[in-house]
Amino acid sequence: MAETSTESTGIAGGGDRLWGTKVGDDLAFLLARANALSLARVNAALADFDIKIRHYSVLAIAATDARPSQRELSEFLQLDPSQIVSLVDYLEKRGLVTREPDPRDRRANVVVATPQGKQLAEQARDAVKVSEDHWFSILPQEDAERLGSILRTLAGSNDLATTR
Amino acid sequence: MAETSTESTGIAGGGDRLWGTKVGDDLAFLLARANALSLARVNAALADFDIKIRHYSVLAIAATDARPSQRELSEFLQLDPSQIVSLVDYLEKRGLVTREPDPRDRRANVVVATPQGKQLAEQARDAVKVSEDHWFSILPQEDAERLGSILRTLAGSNDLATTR
DNA sequence: TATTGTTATACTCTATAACTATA
DNA sequence: TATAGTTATAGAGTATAACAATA
Repeated sequence: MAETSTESTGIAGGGDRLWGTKVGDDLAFLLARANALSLARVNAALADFDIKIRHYSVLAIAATDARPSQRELSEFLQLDPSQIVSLVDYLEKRGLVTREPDPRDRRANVVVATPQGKQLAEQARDAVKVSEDHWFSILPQEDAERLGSILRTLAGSNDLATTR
Repeated sequence: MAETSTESTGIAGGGDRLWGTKVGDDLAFLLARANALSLARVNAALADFDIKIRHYSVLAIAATDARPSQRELSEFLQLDPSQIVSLVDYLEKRGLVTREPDPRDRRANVVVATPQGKQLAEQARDAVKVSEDHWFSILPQEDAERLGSILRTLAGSNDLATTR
């Protein structure tokens, strides 16, 4: 008795009742929540490989033929250059990537995946994909595709002009 | 010269070239990026009120007639109970919310907004909405609506069964 | 015995500034 | 003078465990 009008649904917890609140309509809120769930899933899928989402992002790009500099990674991933340093350090220690000097600019390092790095990147990508597909499977196929294109539009709109 | 094949577009930075990478197709990645941009905007909009997104969430719910317990807030906002404590502490010190004892369970506190709290919640909500609308206006109206319903589906799917 | 709110603590993430070597 | 990478450091955010009061 004397429960706060909350029913033990076992999974979603007692906060259900609050979905009726205005906050539940807020796109920023929904985005944050969806992202938190997504993040948890992806990191769980990557745990087997002892990396997290950020390492994975760096590794995945390094595994292409893009040959990104650390600066480019920093800009693309919206991370501080110093964060890239520690990510690359970690991946390099594990023998998954190497830093190669850029012949065109001796200040710059180009980050490239080793064969093992490429292999792990593929495995990790598969694991992430399985996990994601499972989650997004609760959406109609059409919605999943639409979501991608919508997010790409939003994610690509870097006009910070209005933010600052 | 000797630039790393990067063009100074002035805004988006040198990472543009990497959009071609597989990572750019990853829904989790896009979600994370869109969320980061959204977060920056919302927090910027809230800076005038000296609160951040988390305070706002708590305040906005406290400003309804839902009369949530801290536990409910913790579950709904997916934050640790101890985090709710400090958020409520801050809001309470500013006279925006009060902790009222729940007559049905003397262990529990119910968080309710004061009149000033309600007023600030409204102002903050307006500011957030303006900022959001501005951002989402780059989307076709139909997409903005669709995004809301898709995110609601995703955000509501708490079946952590597959995650843990 | 279990739960609510609280405190304390440690760990991760993020942001900033300063330094070096190159440009 | 400006830029790429690095280092150090401090702050914010997050997670965990333990405790008192109550159920």
